[in-house]
Amino acid sequence: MTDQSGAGGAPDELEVWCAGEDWCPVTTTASLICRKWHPVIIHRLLEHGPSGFNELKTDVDGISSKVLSDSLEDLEENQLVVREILSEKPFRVQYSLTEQGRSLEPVIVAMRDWGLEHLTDPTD
Amino acid sequence: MTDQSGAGGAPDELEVWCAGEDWCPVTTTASLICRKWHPVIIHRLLEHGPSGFNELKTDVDGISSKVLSDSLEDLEENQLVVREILSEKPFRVQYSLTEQGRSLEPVIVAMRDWGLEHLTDPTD
DNA sequence: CGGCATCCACATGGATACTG
DNA sequence: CAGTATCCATGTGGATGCCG
Repeated sequence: MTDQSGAGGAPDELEVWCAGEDWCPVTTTASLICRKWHPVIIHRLLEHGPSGFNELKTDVDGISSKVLSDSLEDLEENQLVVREILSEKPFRVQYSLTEQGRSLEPVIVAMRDWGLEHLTDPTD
Repeated sequence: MTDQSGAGGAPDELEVWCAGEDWCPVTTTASLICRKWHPVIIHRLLEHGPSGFNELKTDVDGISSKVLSDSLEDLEENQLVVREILSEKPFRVQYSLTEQGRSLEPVIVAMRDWGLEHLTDPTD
């Protein structure tokens, strides 16, 4: 990783490596995972491991076939998810995270933890 | 925080506290910050501290007045950002993060770090 | 089981212009 | 400086039904 901002440090503190630059890692990351169901889908794949379509649909809970299909396609295009055909006869596929996708775990966990600490379950 | 899933552990590991439940912290957190410019706005406020409207607009870089205005309004409604009027004569306002908003730092940092590690600056 | 086809509604974002 | 007012294009999601 080239250090173009000249800050010279590890990327774990907030610095001005973004404002005024053409490229921003926050923006770009957001463009990949900030869609209604994306974080949840990734979370479920982290949690359950490889899943079939309807399995995932059940786990995500509340998503329609179309939207799940669209979302998975988008995640696949961005190489966060891979789709594999397990069998043709009883038609079965399997969705799983790529290395890239799995590496998002800290982000998803951060979101989850924040939610657990700062939001309340309305059904409580 | 009640532990309804019965896992009994700290919330820093992935567990099945979500699938099948009515409420999901990932989904809820996502609904607050997953919009095109929200993560960047929060990031800029973390980085620069309290900012004026045009200051923020410059820092975010690429956003239109309308969208920035809309986004800030949304963040305000969700109590992540506060707007204060500094002066009327030369009209000045100041946007800053609430405690809630500041507490999102781990999430934003996680997104930033992921972007730095896994994405490439197209202008390189 | 694992979708796709359709159609629709609304959310979101963008460009431009104008104002107190 | 800090927005608002329009208007418009597209994104995104949702419901329903059908298919191999």
